[in-house]
Amino acid sequence: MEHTMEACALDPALDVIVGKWKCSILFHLFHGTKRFSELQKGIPDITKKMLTSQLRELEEHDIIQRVVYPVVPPKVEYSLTEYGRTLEPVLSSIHQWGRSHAEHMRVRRSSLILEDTRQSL
Amino acid sequence: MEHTMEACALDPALDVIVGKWKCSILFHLFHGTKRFSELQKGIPDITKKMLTSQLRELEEHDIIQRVVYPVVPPKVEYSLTEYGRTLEPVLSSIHQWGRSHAEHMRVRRSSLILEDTRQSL
DNA sequence: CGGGATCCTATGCGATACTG
DNA sequence: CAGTATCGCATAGGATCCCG
Repeated sequence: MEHTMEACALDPALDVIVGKWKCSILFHLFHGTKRFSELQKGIPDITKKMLTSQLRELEEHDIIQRVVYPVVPPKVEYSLTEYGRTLEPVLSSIHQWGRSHAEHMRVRRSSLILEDTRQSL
Repeated sequence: MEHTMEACALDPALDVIVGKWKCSILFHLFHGTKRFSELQKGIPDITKKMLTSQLRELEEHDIIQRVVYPVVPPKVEYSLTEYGRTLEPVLSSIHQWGRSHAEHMRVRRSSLILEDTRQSL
């Protein structure tokens, strides 16, 4: 870390994955190519506008590919780029820490409540 | 990834490290205990308000410790908790990907510009 | 079906001033 | 020194409607 991490060289990477729905989208695309409507179904609370904008941002960063089939009705498929797959170990690392963190905070809250209880007795 | 990453279990972890100044603060604290004013000097553009609020959030997540010395003038020291240090491999992973991503996008932009130039000839 | 355009709200963040 | 309080702006994100 000493030598590798400058003042905030994290930001460029975080830009790529931060966004209210980006990791949900990535989660689905890691499981294979999906149509716009499939993503909508998989992420029920997202609006078309947000789905579109988040997909565009991921596309700009070369994480995903957008393929338009010139048919009617329109058909658009999204998939990870080969480069996008290099994100997997990073996301996996974040994800695993997040899981243990949730547990850590759960345990911590319990013990803090216990302390409070003891003090109020 | 298949088995480990749910819809968006990334968010709890991202909450911890996302924030305009958090990674800068963490960067400094990974190098050792720092006083409030030292952090301010190390991060010239941050305001007291933001420094305070970001430190408070990191503290709530048990990433950093705040130690107040009852002296005058006041002295407050911030340091990573032992638990906070478990973030290091994660941050390092994000950071490294971010560096290579910056390079990837630089190269990509060059080649896109080349294509444009060719088309306009 | 896969968007775009418009309008609106909520939050993050900054600037400034005050305080024990 | 290490904060807090107040104000205000900019951006992220949501709701709704329209379109080829």
